[in-house]
Amino acid sequence: MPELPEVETVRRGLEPVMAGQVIAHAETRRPDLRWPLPQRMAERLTGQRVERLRRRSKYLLADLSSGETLLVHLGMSGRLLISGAVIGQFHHDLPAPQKHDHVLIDMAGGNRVTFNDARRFGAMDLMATAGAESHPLLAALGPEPLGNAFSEDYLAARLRGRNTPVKSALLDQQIVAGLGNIYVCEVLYRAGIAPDRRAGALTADQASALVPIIREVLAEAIEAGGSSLRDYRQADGELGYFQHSFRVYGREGEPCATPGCGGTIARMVQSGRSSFYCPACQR
DNA sequence: ATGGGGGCCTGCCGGC
DNA sequence: TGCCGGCAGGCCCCCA
Repeated sequence: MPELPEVETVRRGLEPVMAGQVIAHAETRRPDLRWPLPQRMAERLTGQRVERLRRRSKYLLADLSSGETLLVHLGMSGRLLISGAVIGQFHHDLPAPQKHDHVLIDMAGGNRVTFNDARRFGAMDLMATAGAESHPLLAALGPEPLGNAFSEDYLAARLRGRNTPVKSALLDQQIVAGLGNIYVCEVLYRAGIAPDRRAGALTADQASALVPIIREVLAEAIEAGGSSLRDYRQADGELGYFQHSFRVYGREGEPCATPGCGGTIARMVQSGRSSFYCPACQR
């Protein structure tokens, strides 16, 4: 569910609560999410200081004083919630765990971070911080879309010769890491490229043009997430989800927002996923 | 190697 | 009110 901007927003919201703070107590309430939780996870977290909170693609990485790194993936329905004493104005009791609250992390300062995931497509793992990038879930990831390695030449080269639809190519985490169904729809809309165009059929200029558009769409979403965090300071709650208006995603049947276009947003299914697009201005 | 489809889970929503 | 199908923003794995 959460794509790169949502995960980055979660990271920023978690930072003041976790970074530099000691985990006083951790608890797992079931043995597995998508996969089994790592052995003795609660014990390996308890007593450790969180040295740094990082993000790689849609993964959160918490480096611990033990030399291990906690990896968290939210899957489709995973949520992180903060409750406790420091965030917000008032001290109050920790709430009773709710349905699908699978992992509880209590910080020494009194805050609790709760991992809730109804569908359990999420994942957690622990690994040595040294060499964490070669973890099986991270090793094959492509470049960060907001990083320098994601260049116009790079993307054009990766799309060249590919027969797969450009939609599938941009969802391929080995080509670029962090885009999901929503932001790919938004990117292709702004680029004026139909989701079912073959990736290899784009001109070099079209492929190159995707890079700044991807950066722009993600940066705007992260900015919107930052705004939501400022509001979030008011109360306990869920991190990373924010009101964000999409131009095509979920807008089937609505008029195209492009001035003078006059088209109607349509939906097609590609590889079992919905693609929203404007048949008039995306070619 | 590449591309497509199935499967993992639960919840929600609309239609009958 | 209840049941059922369809849908959901991810990712691994298998197969042709």
